[in-house]
Amino acid sequence: MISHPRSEYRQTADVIRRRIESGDYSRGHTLPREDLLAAELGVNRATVNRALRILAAEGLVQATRGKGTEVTRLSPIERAVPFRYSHQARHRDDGRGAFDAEVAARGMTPHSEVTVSRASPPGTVTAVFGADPGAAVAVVRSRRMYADDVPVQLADSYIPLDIAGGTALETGDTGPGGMLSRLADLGHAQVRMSERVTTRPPFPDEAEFLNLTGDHRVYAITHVGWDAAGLAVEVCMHVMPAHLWVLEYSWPVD
Amino acid sequence: MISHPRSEYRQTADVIRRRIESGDYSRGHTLPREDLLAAELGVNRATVNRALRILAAEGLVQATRGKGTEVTRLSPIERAVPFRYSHQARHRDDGRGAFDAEVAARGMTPHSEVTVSRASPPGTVTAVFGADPGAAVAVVRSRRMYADDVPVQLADSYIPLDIAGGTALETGDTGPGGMLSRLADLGHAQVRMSERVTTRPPFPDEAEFLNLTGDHRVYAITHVGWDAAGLAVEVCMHVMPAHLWVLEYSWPVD
DNA sequence: GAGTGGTCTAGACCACAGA
DNA sequence: CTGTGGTCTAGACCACTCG
Repeated sequence: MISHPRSEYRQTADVIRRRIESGDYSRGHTLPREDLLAAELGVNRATVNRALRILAAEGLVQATRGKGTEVTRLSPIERAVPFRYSHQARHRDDGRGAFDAEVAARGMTPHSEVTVSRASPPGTVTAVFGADPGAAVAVVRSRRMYADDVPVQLADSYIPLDIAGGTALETGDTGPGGMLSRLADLGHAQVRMSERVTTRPPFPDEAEFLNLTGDHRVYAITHVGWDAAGLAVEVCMHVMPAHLWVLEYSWPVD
Repeated sequence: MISHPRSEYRQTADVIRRRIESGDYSRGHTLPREDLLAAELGVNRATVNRALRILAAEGLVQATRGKGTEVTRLSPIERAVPFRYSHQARHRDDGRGAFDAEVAARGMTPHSEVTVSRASPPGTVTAVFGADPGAAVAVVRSRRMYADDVPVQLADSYIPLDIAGGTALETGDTGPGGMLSRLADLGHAQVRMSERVTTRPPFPDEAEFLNLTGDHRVYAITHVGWDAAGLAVEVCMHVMPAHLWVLEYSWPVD
């Protein structure tokens, strides 16, 4: 099944996209009503609606029932890995995490909320912890992150209870150097990390928090940190709108 | 704009998805015609069509005008980085590249076609080569890759002409150890690599080759290799259907 | 209550696959 | 030529925002 570039709704999307990119409709501006656009472009409103769905899925606009369709293009945020976990980054500015620096680098104001609890990790996470009996229950650090008050990421960190229980990892603020340093203090310095990147539609709760539709895609990243003993000491599930992020990986050869 | 899970077309998609996952409709099987599904489920054909679009975008089915809608779920292929560029992987089996191993690991048969030419690289690539005057023209190695004859990846490698011109890099087969080893032979051993991962709808030519629609997403990965002198010696643009691949990155801490 | 997008239906016609 | 999905239209009603 091939993309048919000639269909009217695609052409309509192209017209509107060009108007946005040329500045006819600028950031924060509300587009004309769908029926007016339809009349102007000589197509049915359903066609305009379908065209706007494409642009919404690309993150160019955001439609709200009852209000209108607003231009929302944000320049994507860069997430540099493994730099964000490096010693250098951790001590760049104590107390601020990698996320804060990433958002600030884009000229936006970061903000995040942390919730700490204890729970049984989901299956994907227990699979990583393996047979470790101390990980049947984990300390969960859930973060909701914003850039200029726009929600841009969800992250749930799981640390086995027998490692994190009753430690500074169960407090809201993990202090200088963050979780990585606290785990090191506890004798679980991480020597190796991995990330598994996938893309999928958002789950309903994710869609609600991140303000997405089923047409959007999120990066679902499973981040794992291992200590010198080969034990998985932290698993973190990141979920972020794919159109808002660029992932940068860098490594030495061999 | 929130995902409204109650809309009929989403529920219809859920019903059909469940039938696929439960095996009612199995891999390679053709679904009932849209009008029959519509009649069975008590909705309009347009609703079924919209539901099938969702499943197609997820890579679960593939619709072909004139033929029908087929179940096509493939288990995703794992691309392990930086392992695929490591000395170990390069010598695992001489003559077979990382892609071949990745596909074989999924029990499928890899196949690829290479075209070698000379051309001016696109802007995104020249930006990486920077002011390097020897890179105004580059040797381009274009690969089209298949798993069980299904197209699964496009990759265009650019090497500055003053490095690759007239060398083994302009031949179809780069020999044992591949391009990396040939570049090393030429005095440009790579010491550092980076990848920049983004997600977007496919371009028309990509959609045609990879059999995608505008609802699909591809990973667009810019891979760069630097030699000891800090010169970018190879830039490769990978394009692959996002639902067919999982990206695995791994690195030592600090 | 008015404004605006989200969804659904019925009907029609087109484009492409395949006999 | 027939089968099947892709798209478009006209019209309708619903759901949510905001004054």
